Amino acid sequence: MSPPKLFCCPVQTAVTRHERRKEARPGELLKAALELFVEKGFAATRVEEVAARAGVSKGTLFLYFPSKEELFKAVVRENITTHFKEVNAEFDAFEGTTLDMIGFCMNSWWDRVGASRASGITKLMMSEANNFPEIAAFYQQEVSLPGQQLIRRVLQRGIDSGEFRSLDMDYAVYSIVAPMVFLILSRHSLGICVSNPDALDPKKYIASQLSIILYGLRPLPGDAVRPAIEADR
Amino acid sequence: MSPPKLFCCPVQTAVTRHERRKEARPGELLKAALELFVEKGFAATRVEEVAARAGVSKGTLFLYFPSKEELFKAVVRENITTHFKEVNAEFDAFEGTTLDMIGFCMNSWWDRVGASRASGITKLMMSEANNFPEIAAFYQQEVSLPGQQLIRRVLQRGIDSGEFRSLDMDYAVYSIVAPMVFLILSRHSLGICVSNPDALDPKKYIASQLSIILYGLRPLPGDAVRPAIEADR
Amino acid sequence: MSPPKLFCCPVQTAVTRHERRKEARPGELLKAALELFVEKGFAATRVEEVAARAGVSKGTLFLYFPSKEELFKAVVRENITTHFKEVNAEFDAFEGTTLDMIGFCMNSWWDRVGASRASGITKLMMSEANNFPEIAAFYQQEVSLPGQQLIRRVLQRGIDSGEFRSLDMDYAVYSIVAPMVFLILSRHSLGICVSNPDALDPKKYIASQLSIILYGLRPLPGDAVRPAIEADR
Amino acid sequence: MSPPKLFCCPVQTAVTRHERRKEARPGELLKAALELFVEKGFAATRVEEVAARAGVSKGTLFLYFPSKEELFKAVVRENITTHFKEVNAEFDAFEGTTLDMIGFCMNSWWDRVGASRASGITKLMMSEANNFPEIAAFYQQEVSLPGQQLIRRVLQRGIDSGEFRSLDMDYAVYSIVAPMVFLILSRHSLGICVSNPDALDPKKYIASQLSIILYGLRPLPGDAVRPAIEADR
DNA sequence: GATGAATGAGGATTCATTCAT
DNA sequence: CATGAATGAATCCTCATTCAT
Repeated sequence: MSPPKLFCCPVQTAVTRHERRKEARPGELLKAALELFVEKGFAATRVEEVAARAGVSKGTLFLYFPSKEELFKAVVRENITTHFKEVNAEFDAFEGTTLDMIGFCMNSWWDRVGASRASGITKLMMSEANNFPEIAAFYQQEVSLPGQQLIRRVLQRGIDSGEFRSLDMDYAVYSIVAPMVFLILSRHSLGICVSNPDALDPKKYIASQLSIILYGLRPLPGDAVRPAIEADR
Repeated sequence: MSPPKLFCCPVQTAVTRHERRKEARPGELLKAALELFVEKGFAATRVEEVAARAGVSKGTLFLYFPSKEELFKAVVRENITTHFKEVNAEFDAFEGTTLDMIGFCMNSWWDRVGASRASGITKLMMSEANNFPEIAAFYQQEVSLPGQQLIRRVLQRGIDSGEFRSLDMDYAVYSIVAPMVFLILSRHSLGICVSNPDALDPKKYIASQLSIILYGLRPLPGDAVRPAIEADR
Repeated sequence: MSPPKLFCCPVQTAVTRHERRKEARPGELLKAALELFVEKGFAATRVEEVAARAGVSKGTLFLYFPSKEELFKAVVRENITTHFKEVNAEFDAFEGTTLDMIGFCMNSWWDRVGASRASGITKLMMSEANNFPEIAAFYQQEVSLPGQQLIRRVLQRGIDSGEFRSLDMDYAVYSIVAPMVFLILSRHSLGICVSNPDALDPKKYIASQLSIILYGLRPLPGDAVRPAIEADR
Repeated sequence: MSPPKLFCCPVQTAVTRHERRKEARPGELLKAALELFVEKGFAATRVEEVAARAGVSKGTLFLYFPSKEELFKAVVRENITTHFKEVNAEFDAFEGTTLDMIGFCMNSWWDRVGASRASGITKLMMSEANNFPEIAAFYQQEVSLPGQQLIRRVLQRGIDSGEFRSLDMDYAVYSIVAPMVFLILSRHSLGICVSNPDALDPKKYIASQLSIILYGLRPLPGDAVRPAIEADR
């Protein structure tokens, strides 16, 4: 029941010398830029606003970022949290049920990424992908693809263990991805698709989605192998 | 004495080319604007581009819409309330199982809305909601809320008929909404969260999601037994 | 005491064939244009407004006037009322005192010109002279100069008759011109130099100015010739 | 240790060139704007012209004035209340005859206001009053009204001292105001009402007007005898 | 390094003018 | 003749970017 080793290693200290130089750049600027880009979009955000929110002058911003576009790219890079290597590694060592694993992963992901400021990147990508194809490709390579591959492995593990039925993996991944993306967007777009966004409790939302998805992923009644989940009880 | 039969036949088409064009203008402009706003965002779209795509000059656009912002609002209004009435009406007349109904609804919705140009509005709202709070509120009232109420009715129907188990409706609706929103966004944002967007077949996606969700919504076996994931951690 | 022959001849019928053709042009347009130009200035007046006020379409205006600038010139030409030839002619035949003549002239001028719509031309010239040098020169040649020459003759008549003292004519003319120009402007510029423009009664204003000017023009007490005005009483 | 006396002397002038320019900007812009607005009118003046005449770029103008309209208002405000206090103060301290006083006032006013750039404001008001009602009302309150009240006081002083006869003050003020307004306008509108504006010597003009007005304001000889022109016609 | 004044290319909007009907 | 839809040059204004201090 206690949170296992997953996500446990010191991710913050894994920065290269190059990364550290970036961090020496006023993180306030990147933080302010992320907030404003997420809130208003790239084009509608003025660099002066970013500078002001970071507490520096407009000129200073250009001392650290050669252009608004580079600032945008830096924001994306800075906030793309790619735990995937470590997660993958530790995933192999995980020893609980896949059901537990998925539940823990989603909640943990929410606490570390979804609820954080960095989750705005997803909304940002959604909005600006067409204007920044390179960045979009980068995001897809660094985030979407590894994320989906991880989910695939998790689902495959469940299938192999008999917890889940056989699935067309190319589509099944989205049953995990879609709810999480939706949760993030509901947070960053004034909940345009949510009747009362403030009333939506992320933890309850996750629990609800899990209860449906995981139950829905189980082997069908007529299948040869009975799902482990029922055997456990 | 007056020139007879010769021009008499198609009375309705007796409008001049001038007039016919005038009537077509707003629609052409709204179509072009929707495309560009969805593609590039509101701020990054130049009115001149919209006009050019509609085949008219900059000035002509302002003949029909007093400002870029009003054009945006008109785009949203134009595409917002298009298909809802039909879906609601069909729902009341539907006589099959709720499982069938949901499948029918999702596929029908995709054909009518999701695959159409109008689905761009959802992406637009996601991106620009913060810049157009009034429009966002309007969208929520006119689209999100009715849509969710429809889904609630469907789910309730399934619960009443014993097809589904008892659910916290405030969260269960999203198990339907999230996949559909995700599908739309994957179409309009270069599939930023989808590894290979062109390979994603909407109908297969819907089928996959349905197979999981609908199975996951069923009553729990034994009635009293509940999966661990719903238990408090 | 009854108004003499002055201004009596049928001025209206003295139009040439060319003038008549101009008059055939919608006088409504010229009337509307004068009003709007005077009210808002040339640049701030839109041709569409002029057309609308004249009850025609924008295109029709250009049927009669090749450009906005030509419309302006036509407005000025149309409203420059040059009675000067006749006035000069009849002036020679006038047989009353010069004091009577000036008083009658100013009141008559007010009734015929100052109070009419045409007086707006003076304000228009004041405002737009720098933007329309040719028109300004035209106005000066056709209106200012003849007007001043007439006033000079009148003043000279008064000097010759002993009613007025000897004057530097180059400056004395303005004692007549200035009050009249001021009266017109107070009417057309929201009385910017008048505390309560509505309370200013033109006839009382003229009487007041006359009482001061005419009295002030008399020969000085020590002069050899005593003024006729006192001899008459 | 710190570099001593060398740059110590002119402490106030220790402002950088940058800062000194910044402080000068608004004044330079207002000067250029006044000139151009007076010359061409508000609408016909382009902000770029104003900026160019002030020796800066378009963008710089908007650094100091949020809009062309606010620039206009600032121009008026800047030039409106400049000289009135002085004139009022001097008036209270004056000890000669009222005749002398009026002569002194008019000449002094001409030197301080009429001949200065600020006199353009009067022409500007005349031309643009209808387009800027608030400004016009402000001008009337701050300039016209105080100016007329001052003239009333002077005239009343002359009546009380027996230098002038009894007058209807509401109209008599204009015998002073009209010539001065006319003089200003002759300067700023290419002397549209003046045959040869360059030949008009302001001081001679003032002397001429004074000689007529002041003589005309004197008590009537015999006290009971009044000129015919005041009698009802 | 930091600042903020200055710049000017870019984009929204207006409106005189044209022209097909 | 009259209309009014269409045009695009002209103009206000914004804001990313530069650079002297």
